[in-house]
Amino acid sequence: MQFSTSIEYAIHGLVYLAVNGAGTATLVGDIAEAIRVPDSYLRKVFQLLVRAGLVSSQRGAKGGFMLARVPAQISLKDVVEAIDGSLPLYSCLKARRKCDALDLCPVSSAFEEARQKMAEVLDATTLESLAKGISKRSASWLMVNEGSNLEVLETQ
Amino acid sequence: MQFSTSIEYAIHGLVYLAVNGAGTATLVGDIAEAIRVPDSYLRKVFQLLVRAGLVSSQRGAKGGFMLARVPAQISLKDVVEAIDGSLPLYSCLKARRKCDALDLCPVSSAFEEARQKMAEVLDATTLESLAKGISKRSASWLMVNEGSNLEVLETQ
DNA sequence: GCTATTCAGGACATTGTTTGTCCTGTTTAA
DNA sequence: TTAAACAGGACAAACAATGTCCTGAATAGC
Repeated sequence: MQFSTSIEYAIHGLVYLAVNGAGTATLVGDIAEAIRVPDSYLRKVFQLLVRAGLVSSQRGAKGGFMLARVPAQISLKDVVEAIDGSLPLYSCLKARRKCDALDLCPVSSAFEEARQKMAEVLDATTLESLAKGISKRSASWLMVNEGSNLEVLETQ
Repeated sequence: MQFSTSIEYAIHGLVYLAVNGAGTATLVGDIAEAIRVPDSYLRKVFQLLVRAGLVSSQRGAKGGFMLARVPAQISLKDVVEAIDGSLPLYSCLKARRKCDALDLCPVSSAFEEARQKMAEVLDATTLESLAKGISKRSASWLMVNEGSNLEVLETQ
């Protein structure tokens, strides 16, 4: 039970935008190159982020992607739900047995409570806090550009 | 991001044992028929439960499976870990970028905290509480046998 | 208006994982 | 000794995730 690589790509792309993309639209190709993921696939991932309202896109020349909100208002929960949708953690989908319990089912209730606790934690972590938490030492995966605002965000 | 059907099968099988299997070894074929899942696959699932120490097995004539502990001491967390192992919820496995952050990574930290919160909830739910929470109305999927001890456990 | 650029979206291919089956071996009660 | 039952490996099938490609639509600049 792991989160998908699509979610990994989305988080890296969004943190990249939070750190490097202030104000201007950024090409998906540039993001993909920076975070080193296949760009035709990252395009798909960003389409989901646009539909979820986390990112806005502009087509045509001078187009690209930019955050639709300030980094402090985009949480990991938002990202996960944008990619995965918000499915229940557990349900007897494959069951061939008849189950008339549904929302009374104590198993589902337990997993639903677990899902909510997890969601609370992920909702408390925003792109802003992530960007601030990235020290120069650990920022290599971001392939941070010269002139990025990482130093402004830097806390350590 | 959903738990697997293997976990679903394991939970159903274990609840069945908690309700119907007191004392004696139960054939995997009987369990599979009762909870209506393929028995050659359920056998694999139960092998994992044995290895994790949740269930004990006895080979040969009069053999079968039985709970290795009382239902109050088997939690959903135990079941999930028996089947899935205890992997992190998130890690940059597919990343081609170098990441020297590892345990300093703020993304991993957030997901790790989320995993722990989820684990707490699942650890608080035991086979005993599940069996008690199953009303006659919602017990159809268990295909409860005549003479089971469901009435003893019944609370509603 | 024309053109180059860039995202949108669908179709498709590839890969990997999960689910499911089967066969042989080992253990055990009678 | 035999029949019953789990252990475990090999394999097949189904499904989901990942990745690629192509056509269409929007847009800025000329």
